[in-house]
Amino acid sequence: MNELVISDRVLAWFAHHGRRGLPWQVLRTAYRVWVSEIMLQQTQVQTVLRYFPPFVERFPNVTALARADLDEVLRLWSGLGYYARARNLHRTARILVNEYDGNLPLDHERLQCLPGIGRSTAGAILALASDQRHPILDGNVKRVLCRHQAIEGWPGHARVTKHLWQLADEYTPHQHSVAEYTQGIMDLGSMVCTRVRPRCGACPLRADCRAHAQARVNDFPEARPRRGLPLRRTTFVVVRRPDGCVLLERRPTVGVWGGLWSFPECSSEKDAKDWCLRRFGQRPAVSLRLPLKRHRFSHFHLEISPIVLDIAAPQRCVMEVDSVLWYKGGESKIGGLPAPVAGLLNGLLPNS
DNA sequence: TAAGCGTGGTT
DNA sequence: TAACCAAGCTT
Repeated sequence: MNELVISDRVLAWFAHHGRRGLPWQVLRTAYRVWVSEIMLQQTQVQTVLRYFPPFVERFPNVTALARADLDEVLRLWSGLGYYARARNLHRTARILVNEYDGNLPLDHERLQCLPGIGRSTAGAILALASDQRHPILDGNVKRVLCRHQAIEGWPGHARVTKHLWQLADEYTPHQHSVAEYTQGIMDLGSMVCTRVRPRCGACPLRADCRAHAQARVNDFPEARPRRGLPLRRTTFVVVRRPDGCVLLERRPTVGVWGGLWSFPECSSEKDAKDWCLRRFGQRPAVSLRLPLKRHRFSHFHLEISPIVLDIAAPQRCVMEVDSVLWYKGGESKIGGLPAPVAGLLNGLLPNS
């Protein structure tokens, strides 16, 4: 088997050990492959399995997605993270309806012009849904290539990335079975050529793997250069009315949790009380400090001080003004909530 | 070019 | 625990 070219060895391995039966593999339309590829960006399969079925059930095709409100799309995306993906998915669906008769263009250049679709996602859509010959380069493929060719340097470095794309292209079969090879090389990376303790004994590429030959499998791929993560502190102001409704506001599109609903933020507890006084003309009757919550983001740590301000003035139960609303669990068609905000709400709302 | 973008799994 | 990473893309 080792005299076979790489793609044939991957295909043979895939035929016996490949991963099958994932929801986007069973009913493999271009739309479902697209949605799954977007969800799978920087996100593990196990996580996507919880989000993909409800999403495609509510939005079974491009038209359904394009017709929906962005808020509803974000609601089904809540907790998945990287919310720009959801905004781009929605925006692209509307472009497809307006310019492509509701279909994804099965064209490498045109796909990459659509929001949220880069080179790898375009390649994956075309390879998996259309069997066209285009390489992909995700984390799994990078790891396989880095080890097989003993590539030095961090894969995120531009020079290394360029090299990896070249290799990914060379490894892709020219004549047939591009879809299966693409699935196979990813499965190989996720099931055999794993980040820690790879199962080299089960690898069809072991015979000519340079990292294995040098007994340096653990040296590849090189880790990202380290930086200390800065700590940001913020205060979540939970303004609560006597009926239990809390004030939420839509966050700006840019920045963390863009376009999602969250609590107003202040720089300190004192600022929060001053802000409450200015906004509602009263000092809160009760102020309750909740435990600090630390959150880890890719580029910083966030320390949240949640403070609950109970105000006395009765106001209309449902106030929806563009980007501000009083929220009481359940009945409202609330848009997307960041996971930490959803967690806080669960502990605060009376009927949840 | 490199920083910014979320959350959960793993060690 | 804290660091690292995951079916990357955008600006």
